[in-house]
Amino acid sequence: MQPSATTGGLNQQQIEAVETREGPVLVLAGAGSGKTRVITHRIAYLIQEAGVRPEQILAVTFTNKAAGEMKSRVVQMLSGQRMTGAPLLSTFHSFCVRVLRRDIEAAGGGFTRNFTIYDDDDQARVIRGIRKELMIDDKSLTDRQTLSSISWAKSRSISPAGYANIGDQPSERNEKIAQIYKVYQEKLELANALDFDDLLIKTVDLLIKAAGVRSKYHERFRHVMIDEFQDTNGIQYELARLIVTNSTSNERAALDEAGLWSNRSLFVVGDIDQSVYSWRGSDFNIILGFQHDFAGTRTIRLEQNYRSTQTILDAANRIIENNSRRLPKTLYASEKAGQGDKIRYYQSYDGEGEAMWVAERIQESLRRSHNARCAVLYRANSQSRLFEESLRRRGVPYNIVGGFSFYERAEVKDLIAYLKLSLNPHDDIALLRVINSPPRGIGKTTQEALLESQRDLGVSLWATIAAAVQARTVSPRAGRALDEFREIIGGLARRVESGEGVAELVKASSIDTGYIQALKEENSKEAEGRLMNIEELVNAAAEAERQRESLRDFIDHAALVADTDQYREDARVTLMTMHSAKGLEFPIVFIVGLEEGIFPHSRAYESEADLEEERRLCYVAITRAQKNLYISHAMKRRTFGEETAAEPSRFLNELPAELIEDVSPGPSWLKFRELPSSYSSKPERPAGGHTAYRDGQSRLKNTTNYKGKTYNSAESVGEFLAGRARKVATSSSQGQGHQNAGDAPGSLKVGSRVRHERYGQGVVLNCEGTGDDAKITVSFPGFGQKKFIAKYAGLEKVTR
DNA sequence: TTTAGTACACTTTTT
DNA sequence: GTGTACTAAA
Repeated sequence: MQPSATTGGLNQQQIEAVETREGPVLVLAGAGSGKTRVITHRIAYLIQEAGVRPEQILAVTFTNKAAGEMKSRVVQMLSGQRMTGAPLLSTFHSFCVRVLRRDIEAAGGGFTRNFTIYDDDDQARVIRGIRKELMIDDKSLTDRQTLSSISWAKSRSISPAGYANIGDQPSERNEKIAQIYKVYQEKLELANALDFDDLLIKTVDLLIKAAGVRSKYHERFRHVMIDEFQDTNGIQYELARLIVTNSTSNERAALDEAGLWSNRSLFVVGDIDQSVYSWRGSDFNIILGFQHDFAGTRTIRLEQNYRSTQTILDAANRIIENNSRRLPKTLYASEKAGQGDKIRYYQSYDGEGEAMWVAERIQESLRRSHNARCAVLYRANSQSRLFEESLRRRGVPYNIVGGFSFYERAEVKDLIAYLKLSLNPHDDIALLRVINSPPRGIGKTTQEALLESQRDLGVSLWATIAAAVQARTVSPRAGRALDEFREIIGGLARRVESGEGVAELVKASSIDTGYIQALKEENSKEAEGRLMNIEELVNAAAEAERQRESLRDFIDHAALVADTDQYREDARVTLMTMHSAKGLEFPIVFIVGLEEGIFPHSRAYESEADLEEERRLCYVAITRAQKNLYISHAMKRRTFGEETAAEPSRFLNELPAELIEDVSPGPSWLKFRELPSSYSSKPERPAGGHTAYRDGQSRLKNTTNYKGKTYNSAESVGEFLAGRARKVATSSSQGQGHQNAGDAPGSLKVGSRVRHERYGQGVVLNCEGTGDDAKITVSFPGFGQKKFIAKYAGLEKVTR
């Protein structure tokens, strides 16, 4: 037996984190600093050495995948140990489902524990229905936009009425959204359905209203841990706080109660620089406020990186330095990792060329090493296609995460809808989904009539159908068809009640409903694929049954699995978005499509905060790499079939040349960037017409038609620095100790404009020291960052 | 009522 | 290039 099974191989800070048994603990953990290790070790430590009962531990993650991985690691660490219970490792959402399935009725309100979960597809259908009903056909207001507005409002506890009054003046748009929002909530309640936001909101609601339930969880979970804490939103934080403090007031005084922290802890681990989900309501200010919210918080920093080479970390550090809203931190490579290879950069003529290059490099790496693992990371799922094609052409097997997941396939969703109905017939969305699939004579007219009378009755569609059949308000033929449908659902419900197994029930949902029959008769290749998917679903059900899951569990699982959960660790080549890659690591990483508008995404242009989030995403992507990092971009790209010139991403410009090896054939944008030239004090942007890039000479003559601000225009850099200066001032007054860049009094200040005889106008990014010997870093549009010693540089101050 | 064909809008990231 | 929504014909 080792001296300490639970802290062996950990560094000082990690050990401190693991061994802190009580109180609020905030771990600021950089990428690759052994975050997961710390959490798993701490769980093991609490159980083995602090005498904590396993079931008193709750560890929350953001993906099922992370929870599963943590679970298996903990099990491994505790193997041989006789355990009375097991720690609960789960996502926020599945934790909430668990709580609500038990106790939702205690919250009052119309929901029963038999509720259905609506995923975003279901949500979109609800919205579509409402828009039809309210006759809102505004093309500038898409379902998705409406949905995200509603979600935004919900996660901030804004009611429909409140939403209408949001903003400075009443807007027609907001009123429309508010109107849809109101009906949306009514529809969900009628259907006994909760969407993802509701799962969290209802749980918080329950814990606030039902003191008994709250105490129960407070007593049970004495040690709560939250992974990826920077991704928590206000409601999730509230949830954790309710469980830990058992208090509904946010008063700090309540937390100081004697004995609260005795044999109790709240242990959160996060990294502001990896906060990339603000669009989903997450708010990294929660991390910043944690110490304030919880008196006596112990803060531990992990900056030692165990994953990547120094080159990769340098790149990551340099990128993230450009953000103003952060707690400064620098990652250090372990000695073992060393400096490593330079980052390889490739500029291709078009998107296809980029994909071919990537596929070639992957094939090369796989040949060279038998256990090489590569990842291709892109900003948006739609970028995957080209890479899939190029890899397929070369016969390289790959695993793709995201896009169309198994549980999103129509036939799978159909069968699940049948099963949902057998448990909760009032689920209108499920009912509409399958009422006529396979076709059974309940067409548009009948459905429309049903929806019409539903409006008068104000009950679920299921109840409406019963009433319609009874009152004979539909044609006899439709009536017979509806009866048949009711019989199908009723039959399934009886099977459920008689306790049949999950696999048996899934089979029944495909046979009794005529679904399989219809597909077989279709006799097409497509139908064959669907049949195979159904078979796959039955297999999944059999597996669930083996795990002693109920039908309910099985359906919940189908609703809550994320795309990231498709990730297979053993795959040699993985294609996925940068978001999905968070928390993972690969020896070889390709970051592709480094182009303005794609990455950073054009939607982020509107605000500096959004751009910083893109930059954090870039930081996340870079830090996934262990040994080799490849970055690439194309000069033109087809979108829809339309060819468009692409401008290199600003993030490329933020990488220092000494970390990069340019492997592009011929002249590249990067070489141009580094090229000292005196022909322009008002440099041309190299990103103009793509044709210019076929040879260097015409490129140099090429002038850009680019207008407006760019990332490295003097204006935007100046603006950015002004923002940073503000931030620095406020954070240091709060004692957060940002190392301020020393200003040379009276001479050059950070943010001031200077002219260089060679590079033209630029903006001072950093000053080290003062006077003539000061080291000055300047960013020049089109040339990147340059460092000078003040007295030799001959910089001329520019005043506007 | 069903189905086949055509126009069209759309592309961030996800529990 | 792709999935969905609408329209016309069987």
